[in-house]
Amino acid sequence: MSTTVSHLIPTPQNLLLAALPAAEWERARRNFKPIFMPPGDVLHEPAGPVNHIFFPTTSVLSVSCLMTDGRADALTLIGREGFVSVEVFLGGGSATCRAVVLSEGWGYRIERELLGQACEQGSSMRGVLLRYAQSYITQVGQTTSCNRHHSIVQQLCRWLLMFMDRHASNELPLTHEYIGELMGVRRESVTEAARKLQITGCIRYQRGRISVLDRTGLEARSCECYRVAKRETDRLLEMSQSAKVVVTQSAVDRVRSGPSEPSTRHAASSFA
Amino acid sequence: MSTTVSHLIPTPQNLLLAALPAAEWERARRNFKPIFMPPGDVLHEPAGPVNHIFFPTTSVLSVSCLMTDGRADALTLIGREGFVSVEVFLGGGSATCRAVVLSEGWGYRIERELLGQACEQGSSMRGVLLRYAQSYITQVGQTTSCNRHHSIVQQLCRWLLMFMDRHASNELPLTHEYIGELMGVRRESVTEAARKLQITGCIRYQRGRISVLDRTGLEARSCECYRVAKRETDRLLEMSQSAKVVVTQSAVDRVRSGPSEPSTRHAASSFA
DNA sequence: GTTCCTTTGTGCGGTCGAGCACATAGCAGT
DNA sequence: ACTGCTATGTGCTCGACCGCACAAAGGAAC
Repeated sequence: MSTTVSHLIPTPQNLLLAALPAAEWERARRNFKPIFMPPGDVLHEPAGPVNHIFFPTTSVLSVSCLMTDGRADALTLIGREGFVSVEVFLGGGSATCRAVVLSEGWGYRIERELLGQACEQGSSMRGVLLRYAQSYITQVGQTTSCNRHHSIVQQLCRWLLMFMDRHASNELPLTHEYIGELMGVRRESVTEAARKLQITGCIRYQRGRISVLDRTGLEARSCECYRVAKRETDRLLEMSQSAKVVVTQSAVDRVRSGPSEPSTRHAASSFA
Repeated sequence: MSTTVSHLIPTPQNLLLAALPAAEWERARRNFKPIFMPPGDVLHEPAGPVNHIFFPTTSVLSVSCLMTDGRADALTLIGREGFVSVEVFLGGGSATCRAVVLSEGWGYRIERELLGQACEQGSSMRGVLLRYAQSYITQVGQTTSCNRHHSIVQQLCRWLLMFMDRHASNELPLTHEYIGELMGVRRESVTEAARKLQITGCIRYQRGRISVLDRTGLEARSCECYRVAKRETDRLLEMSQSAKVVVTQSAVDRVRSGPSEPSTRHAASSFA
């Protein structure tokens, strides 16, 4: 019977939504529309108002700051551990950066207004999303220091690791050109850094595909920024997940749906 | 009579708190303790839990990301238009950065728990603070790109302008050494950049004091980052202030305290 | 005035990454 | 096989900034 119920109320693969008490997700889910996001799709631009919030499940998004001279560089990546746009969610109605689909895949889309209502009605939604907002700030802040202090090789390691955490695979569909755009550096600099990592055996790449062979090696060569951001993201996600258990205990009589399983599977130490 | 009441209920000089409806501030204010913050005081560190939130009125704070090698660089500055720590307010209980008093002055301090309660009870508090959180994210994000792409002179202009906006004076109490720490660059690089700005007549400096002589010149020499962050901060602050007017209208019969005056005085175009 | 400390001035070699130019190599379509 | 496009390899020059060393100048304490 437990399996039957959990089949009727599928746990969303977005870790934030999965951290909600089952009853709360059940109430809110009808406003979350599953959508497929093709690569390159722009979810929001600096200019106009934004009316939707996106929760990736299998897709990976990037958030970039655009300069007037056409340059850009990414602030962070977003996968199933987060959503875009944090800025819009916080209430301003628009953001000053651009969110793009980096790696195609699925996710949920919800209208901003409806998400606000879900925060009012549910007991956990707002807390979970705000904790992610904190994690987002930490990531962006760490990128700030990283851009100032660390070498391109170190930063490349960091971005590859961040991508891996969000893309459940060692095969990353990225050209050097695109990585350069993300990192805000020349394509040639990426090529050179990637070649170094290939020589040391950390990665292997060919025409738009990078395979990570030695994740530990990447971690060793990346700067502390990766670890700091990751640890904080994990910590906050774990807080949300334990909150779920607490809340669920009080509602467990009404909805007996074995909700503890996903929160153990998506252990905080690796959100990918 | 109007003046009498507004004397009994002094409008706080922190712009976020000033944007609250008078009645809401009146209810919440007993938990906001005025405190003096001496220069160099550390309000929170990466490590331990943080139990207080600070709303500057005349002080100016900096938030910095610390590296393990001892280096640091600032993510943004915070004056009467904001508070620290946004990260802690969002619910994680701690932050990964350090907040320091850059320029001594006054502010309010409130316990994290009590601020949370004020958000539950009041109609405007949460919205106002979350909009500032958005503004904070925008500022940090802009710093990220700035660190990557812009020259030290451009960045110096930006930090001086940001400081001016938050410090109601043209006299900035800053040594080159300290600016270097903020910007994450060598002291000598700051000296050189400052000398250029002095030659062009934008600033004048001597032993720990920088006088801004030509603000327009600084703006012209700064990168777009300053303008982008400022415009967004102003926009969000203005949103909060207009919200105040709306809410206040409905409560205006009970609390007749002429609350529209401060929101015009602190016009959105310049929060200093 | 003298002493001491902090702040600012200046020069020099070294390194990283930018910007540019062009070569080579996969891969698709015909 | 040929064409054309995209992705990657490589080699320059140049400028910005770093790290270091040391000099000079302003201020405070005595």
